[in-house]
Amino acid sequence: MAELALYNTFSRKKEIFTPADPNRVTMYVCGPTVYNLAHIGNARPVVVFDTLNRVLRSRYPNVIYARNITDIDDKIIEAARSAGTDIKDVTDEFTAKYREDMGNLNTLIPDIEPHATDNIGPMLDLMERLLAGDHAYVAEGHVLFAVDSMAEYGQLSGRSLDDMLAGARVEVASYKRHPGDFVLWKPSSDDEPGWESPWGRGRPGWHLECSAMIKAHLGDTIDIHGGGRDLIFPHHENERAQSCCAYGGEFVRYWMHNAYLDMDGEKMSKSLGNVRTVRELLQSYRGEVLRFALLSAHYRSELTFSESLLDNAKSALDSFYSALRQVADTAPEAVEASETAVAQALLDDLNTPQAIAELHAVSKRLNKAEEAAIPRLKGELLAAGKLLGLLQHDPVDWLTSGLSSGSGEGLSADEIEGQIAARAAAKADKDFAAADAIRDALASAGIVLEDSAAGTTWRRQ
RNA sequence: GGCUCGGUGGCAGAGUGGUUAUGCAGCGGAUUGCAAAUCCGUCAACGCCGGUUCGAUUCCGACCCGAGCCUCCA
Repeated sequence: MAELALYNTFSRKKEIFTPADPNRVTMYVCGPTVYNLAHIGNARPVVVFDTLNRVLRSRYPNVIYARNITDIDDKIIEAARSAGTDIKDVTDEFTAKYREDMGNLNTLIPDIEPHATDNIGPMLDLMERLLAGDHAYVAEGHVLFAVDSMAEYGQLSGRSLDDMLAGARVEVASYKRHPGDFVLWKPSSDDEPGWESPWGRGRPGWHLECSAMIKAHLGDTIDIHGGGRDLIFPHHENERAQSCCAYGGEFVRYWMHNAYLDMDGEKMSKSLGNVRTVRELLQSYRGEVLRFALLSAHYRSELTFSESLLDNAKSALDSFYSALRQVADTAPEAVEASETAVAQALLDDLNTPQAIAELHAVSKRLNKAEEAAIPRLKGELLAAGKLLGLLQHDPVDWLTSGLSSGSGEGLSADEIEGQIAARAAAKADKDFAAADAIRDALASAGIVLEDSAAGTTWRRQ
């Protein structure tokens, strides 16, 4: 079997992926803090690691993919306060919407979705160990991690404590022994959510949950830990510090981080008003179009997100589905996804642009294939598409149905078929002016006609 | 200021020490009543300056420009 190469943030190079236990491959990806809707930037790691999950599953018999739900955080508290509702209402609502939105991007459901609030026990255990090992201390109701207790702190993000101090631009709380120390546990006031602990009623700091949940659900060492680039520091650096100091041994074998996407060359930010939620985009584009767009750049490169990117993604998918519609009556041959050129491309650190190029190549061969070659090529296109989480819709449905939202459906299929029949009659009478008038009318309603020897097919633009 | 990563044809976006990425757009052709779709062909790129080399977009150095991180932002 060809080897899978992955870029490891820790070593800063591509490495051949060899799981610690080929019969139990483990991957943990940082999930959402559930206090608002996921935007398209949030969706990038979800789609990227979903694709990696698919590749891993095509190679290993047992893959355990965990993605957490962070349901306790100061931003959630704030969101609930300003909405005048309960925290649970906020987290339930946005957890459900997150699952729905990500499902629409055709992502497989993770094997485990641990919630932070269900794992307070493991967090308390983790802190006890850190305190016992002198890696943490208690100050003014807080439990803090002592960064200078770890010689190699900063190794993942490639920065030294001195570097960090040189650039410090944040006020340091007086109870910290070292300015780089971070909070493991903080006290809660009566109107804030909290749990009893040996250090008083409080709640976890940002990084604690992931270390505790990885330990509780996946074990001491995991194969892959993923997330957005911005998480390298401080989040993953601190997770690593917590886990390594509490449990010793190797924590994560391969660290993977995706780059940002930018909106038409600008950073997506609330102040620029260019934040686009997945939910909003799904009003105008099907989830598979968003997924294709997100995969059209390599995950470690910045992706320029724009309307034209989405339009291109839609055209590409339309052409694949058109190729499949042409051969709808031919049964595909069973093709092993791992034997396709698309799989080869993905094995090289998830080179999705190359994989998409290979998809185009297969589609092109299918378009001009002789009868005997069709089953094999169709099978290849479908199997390769599945590895990318694409092309699994019925081609006719894809090309003729409107958006899933149901809005702007326009003409019904029956009406369109009726017009096509009328046009065929006009053409038979050599009344091309009438035939073209029908075609133009349909075109302005967003319906494209395609004539062939076998008859006329249509699709929505 | 510190650390990190980039600058590829009109646009998006891979890759490589010497030979076409790919897609969209453009141009020419086949096909079509005309189109659309499809197919064939075609144009066009590697920030700037040096260095290494028989040869550099690819390696090295300087410079210019851009992006990200530097305590809760994917």
